[in-house]
Amino acid sequence: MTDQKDKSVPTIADVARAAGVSTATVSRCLNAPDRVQKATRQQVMAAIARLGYTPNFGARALVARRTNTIGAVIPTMENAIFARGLQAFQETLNERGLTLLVASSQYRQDLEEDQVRNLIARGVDGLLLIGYQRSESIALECARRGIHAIIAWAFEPGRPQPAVGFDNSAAMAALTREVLALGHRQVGVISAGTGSNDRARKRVEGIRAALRAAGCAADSLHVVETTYAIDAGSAAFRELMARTPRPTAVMCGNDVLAVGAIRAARQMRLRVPQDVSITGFDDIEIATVIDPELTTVHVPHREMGRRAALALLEALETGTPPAPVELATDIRFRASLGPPPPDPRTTA
Amino acid sequence: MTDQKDKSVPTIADVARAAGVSTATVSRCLNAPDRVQKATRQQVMAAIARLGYTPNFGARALVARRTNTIGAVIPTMENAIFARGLQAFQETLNERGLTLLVASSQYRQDLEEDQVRNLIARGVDGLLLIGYQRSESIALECARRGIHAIIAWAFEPGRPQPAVGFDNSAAMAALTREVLALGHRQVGVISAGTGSNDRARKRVEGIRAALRAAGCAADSLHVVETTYAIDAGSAAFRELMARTPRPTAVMCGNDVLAVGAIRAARQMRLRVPQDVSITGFDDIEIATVIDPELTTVHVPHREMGRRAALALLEALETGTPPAPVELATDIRFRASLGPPPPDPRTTA
DNA sequence: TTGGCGAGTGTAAGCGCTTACATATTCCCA
DNA sequence: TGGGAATATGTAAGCGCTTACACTCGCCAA
Repeated sequence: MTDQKDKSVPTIADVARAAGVSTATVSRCLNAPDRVQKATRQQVMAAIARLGYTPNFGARALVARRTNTIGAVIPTMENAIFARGLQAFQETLNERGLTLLVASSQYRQDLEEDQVRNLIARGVDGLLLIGYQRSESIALECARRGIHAIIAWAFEPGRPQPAVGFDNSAAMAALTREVLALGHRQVGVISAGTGSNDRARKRVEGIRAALRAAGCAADSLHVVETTYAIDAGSAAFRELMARTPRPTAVMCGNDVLAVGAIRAARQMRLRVPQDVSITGFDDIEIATVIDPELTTVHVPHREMGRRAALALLEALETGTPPAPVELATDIRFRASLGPPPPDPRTTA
Repeated sequence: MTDQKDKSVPTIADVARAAGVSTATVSRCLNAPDRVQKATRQQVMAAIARLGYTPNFGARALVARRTNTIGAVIPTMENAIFARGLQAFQETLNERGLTLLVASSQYRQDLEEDQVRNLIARGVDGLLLIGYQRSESIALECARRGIHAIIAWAFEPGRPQPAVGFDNSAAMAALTREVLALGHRQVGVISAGTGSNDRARKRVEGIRAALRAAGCAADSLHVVETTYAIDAGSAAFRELMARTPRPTAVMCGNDVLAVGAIRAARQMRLRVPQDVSITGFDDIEIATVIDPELTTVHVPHREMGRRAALALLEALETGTPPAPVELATDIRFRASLGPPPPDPRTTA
């Protein structure tokens, strides 16, 4: 089938023949133009253009042992959480002549591992990964091949791995303190599954830590784990509202869940924040589009992407792993967070 | 730097030696396991596992002339428009053992062309492209290499190119008729740049056609072109509201713009739909999260992605380009669309 | 004049893999 | 019991490219 391929895709040998030079000269024109005389080079370039020649990437990678390609494995492309940071990552890479290959793991550790292997087999020179949690065989494999892997969207003090991120636990603890300061004592939490998602786990830990520090009883915290989707956020919110005592504030593991919670509140005719407060995490665009606008933890996505790219670039050049970088987050106070209702109606 | 690479990345020869067989047998274990005896295979597999061997993708592609990889170039990853369809596309591909490589073009034709060439050089077996509009050299190049390219997110009757999409113009015309039926006569439009985006252009054309069919004067249509972003939608909405006569309905080229428009309306203390109606296109998740919920054209994203994958798969197998497929869209009536205000206040 | 040098170019050896073909082994039936 | 088919495995060519090394040539200092 489609055997017209046969002779119509030009190789470097075709170009060499057409230009009356050797394949080495053609190769040099492409990779080190200043090492060939101008007249020769022009002839070669003309032949390349005439034939529509494109170097075969696989062959090139096979011998050059460098692909100028970076791989990234993100949990999902379906929501905007990683989009902006990844965009900045890609832009910075492109400026330096590198290409980005993206794969998604659907928040599944086994799939992430597959995708990483796949990218490595494709010869990526470096890797961007989300969070710390993964089988350690991946790190071993990278080390063996001399591939630098950098972690983003997370930073845990004391961890030696190269990372450009923020302290999920501390950021969420800070937000929790604000919630408590307003007088809330019954706090509900909607989180992504904490089993295989260390960012989600750290965020919940941050909430627990802040509650503990404030002397709140552990049983005043209601946690619902669910998947990262708007509908899931809505369902989880309903579940929390059915509990006794009913939470006066619902803190969500990210903005997507929070938006689902707000929608559910609207459908339940609960006023936000008069009847119940809702908070998010990430500060993606949707946070200022929803009514009421969402109080959330702002994450410097673009800066994170850019700095992760720079760190990786540097690692590639120097051969030494970059030092971890902690980025600051801050809280964006918007309408969805307020004091608890005066009558605490602790029973639904 | 990192020259530990040297002997520590195992090749097929290392595996062969470790298992006491030839490289051909190792290769067969991987590519046609039933052509080697069970005992031999087990030894080979054990050696592979012990050494942590991964076939080098470039070398494999070089000789096999097939990569089992499909490339997709989408305009942007930043918003959710393409996310769901692409996800379905990928899932269907994965089920069949193919890998997806995604690149983004930022809605720029020159970048799209670069990305396509890049993907082709990487040896993709097939391509998913958005919309019809691009330099024809791309089609030529694909034909020469026997690469099947399939168009999605658009379907134009009479066009021969393989496509799985919907009729942007007809869909928008249908929505426009509903707007007109409610009594609106002053219609504003917020569109993405129509210069290099044929879907955006067709949508605006659909609106014009419906207005013309209803006997509306051409000057009752106010079009603002902007970029695909929530903020841009907000700004464009403000601009439209400043015009005289002021539109009673604002039709947006997609949901992202519409959401920006709704936010701007809220900030301007305009009630939607009592003071002004707003419609979208795409029916992404945000449409049911915004308040008021958005009346929009529902696009079967997942089905489109799945069917595009199936069409491509079939093309790969049979070698013949698949016939174009038109998918139906329908209108989701929600709160953002209502009759025009009784007092038309045609002046701001 | 001669030797040496540098610049420009060519020759050819692989990179890691698949696969056509050759070879070895087994098994069945005449 | 022998011949040939069927099965299992090995040998080696070559995919398209880069690059070490060899070669040629013109130039200048000795």
